[in-house]
Amino acid sequence: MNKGELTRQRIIAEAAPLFNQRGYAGCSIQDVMDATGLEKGGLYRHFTSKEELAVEALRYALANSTRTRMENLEGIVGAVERLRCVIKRFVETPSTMPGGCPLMNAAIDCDDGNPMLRQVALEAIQAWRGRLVRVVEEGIERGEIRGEVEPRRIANTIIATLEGALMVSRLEGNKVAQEDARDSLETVLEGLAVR
Amino acid sequence: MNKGELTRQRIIAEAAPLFNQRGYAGCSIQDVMDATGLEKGGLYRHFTSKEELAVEALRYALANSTRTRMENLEGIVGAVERLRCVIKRFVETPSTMPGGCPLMNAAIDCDDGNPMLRQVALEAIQAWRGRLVRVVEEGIERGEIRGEVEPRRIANTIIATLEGALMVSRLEGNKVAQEDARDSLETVLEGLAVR
DNA sequence: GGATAAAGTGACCGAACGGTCTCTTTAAGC
DNA sequence: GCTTAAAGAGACCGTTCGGTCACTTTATCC
Repeated sequence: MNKGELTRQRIIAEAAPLFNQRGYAGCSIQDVMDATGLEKGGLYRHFTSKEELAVEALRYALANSTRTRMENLEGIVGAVERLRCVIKRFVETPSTMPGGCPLMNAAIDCDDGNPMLRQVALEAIQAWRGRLVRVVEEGIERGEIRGEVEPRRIANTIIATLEGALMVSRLEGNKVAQEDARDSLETVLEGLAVR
Repeated sequence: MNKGELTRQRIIAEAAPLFNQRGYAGCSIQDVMDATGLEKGGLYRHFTSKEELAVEALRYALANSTRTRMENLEGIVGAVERLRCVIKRFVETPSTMPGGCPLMNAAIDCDDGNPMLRQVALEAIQAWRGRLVRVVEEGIERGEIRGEVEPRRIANTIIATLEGALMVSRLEGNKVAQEDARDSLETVLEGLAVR
């Protein structure tokens, strides 16, 4: 990788937490300049606009959090156990990206505006749900999960509960809401298994 | 109410949806001027700063959404039925305040910044949970809900799931996530009742 | 209805905004 | 090591930002 591309990647990596913490409107080019040590001309050589930079930063942040959430899941045996692991990780593992979940932040930040950011967030949520749906479907195929269970409903419930609980936890400054959510989701999971 | 106070209230009411949709940094004084038809001097007669205006607007938006969510609950008999009604309303009743749930928007908007807005959001979430906790506690006292149930856990779960699902639904532009969340919460509620 | 206080106007302030462009510095290919 | 293209610096652009203030207009009260 040549120097230009290297710098570009560094800018994205250093801008991502800023946009994630402050939002699109709340993070200025000056903030990115301060964080990267680059001057304005140096930045705009790699990105045509603030929006393009924000989109790349969001992609980076989303990839980052998705990785820590979903990696090494193949090692866990059993669909229910996999879902349990996803929930456990989400609650216990502190995000590497400062500012909370990039998906939720972006969703709230742009739900009435910026179509580009919106699209990226939309794809991310669909990808995440898709993976959870697959886990449930495989569980049904293997006879671990009851056939009447709707995979999409379970996936949406897990995502919604985890994300909502994270919002509450971050606001309150403790993990109580997240732990409560985990406990309730455990109960939901127990209801999935074949008796 | 004299003219000054009347104008102040009007400004708050018209600024609230703007801040709710665009966030604190994303909503300018010019936006509020356009919405209210007032000039800058007219606005700053009633508020010392943008922050004070935003705080009042948030209070207004929160009071607004809380009212539509929790009013007339006394008429419903049975704790579980009351919780069911809360969930049903949240999913079915479109928010009167454009831009989604003010609580979630504010929580995400200010979780890494503005302490004033943060405090208002924090109080709102605690008040909301307090009411749900009370409903569960009363249900236990009356023998409708099992004694082992933790009221706080149920309240946190309902809030987290509803808020998270709303986020997903708004991003996707349909109510699927909210309906899935409602169905799952129904199952959770069924598990509360005394057999 | 006239006096007086309250409400609203709009020009103005310095700072910060996103973005451009010329020029210097540095890396890359031979 | 020299050439040339890529990378970065930083002054500058017009606009918008939050906020102030002297002044005009409008309610309010006797």
